[in-house]
Amino acid sequence: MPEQNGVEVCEFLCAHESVVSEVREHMPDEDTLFELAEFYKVFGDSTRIRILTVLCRHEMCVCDLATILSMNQSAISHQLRILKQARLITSRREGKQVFYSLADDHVRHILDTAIEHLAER
Amino acid sequence: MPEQNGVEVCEFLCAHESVVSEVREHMPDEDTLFELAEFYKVFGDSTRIRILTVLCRHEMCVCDLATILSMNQSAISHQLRILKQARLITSRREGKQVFYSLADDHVRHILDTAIEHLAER
DNA sequence: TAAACACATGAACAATTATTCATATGAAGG
DNA sequence: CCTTCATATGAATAATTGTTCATGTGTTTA
Repeated sequence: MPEQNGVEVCEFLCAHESVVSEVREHMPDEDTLFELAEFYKVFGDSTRIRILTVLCRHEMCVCDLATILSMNQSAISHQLRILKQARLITSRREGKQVFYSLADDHVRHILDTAIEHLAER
Repeated sequence: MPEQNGVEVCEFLCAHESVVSEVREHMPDEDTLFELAEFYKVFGDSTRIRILTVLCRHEMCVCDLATILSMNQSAISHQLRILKQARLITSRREGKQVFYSLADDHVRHILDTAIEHLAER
């Protein structure tokens, strides 16, 4: 079997060379695609989706989020950190409490687009 | 400590009751949010993102995808199955080969939206 | 119909990740 | 200051998931 980067590939009878090389030239670089996947990964968890859905309506302190989602405070805090690192949310402190809210309307738009897509099957 | 569904929650001094109940009433049902997360999860893997990126340009047989992405055929097939179950791609058989392509332009749009978002930091 | 080929798939394994538990930080009030 | 409360975080655990390996299915061709 022919190999490529140590990985077995099919006989190149199967490889449509012109298409393959054309696509290879136009591929975005690996880093961009990796970032893209990492970005989506943040949305790919129902706890985080639920948090974002709540924040779509109101800014919210950690404790209230925990109450609404019936989860313990620690779990919420961990997920908030991930959302914040991804710049999807921001926070402001008010005394002992920290209020979280959506970073911008882009996030709303991204959620809406997906909801539409699902609605259309 | 007060409890709710067996999970510890903060004293309700902290819970802003009117906001909490208002948000609770307007939450989409759990199933919808779960589906939404599952949907994003499909995009949240760089192999699948790379496959989709390739299919954005050309329909492609499994073997060529494996060649382009320098991965073995089995790994590609597994990921194609996930993409197909999520209705992001479709396939047609031509003799021994199976050609995969994007299910619709919605997928392109979803990818583009995220790329834009990342570009804006 | 037997062999070769492209692809699919189940099981095992490896890696990633969400949640919990215990504890730390940081602000407010006594 | 010392305590209390809201939140953050490190480590351990449990669950999920991507890749590999071996093999199965379906199609063409000799």
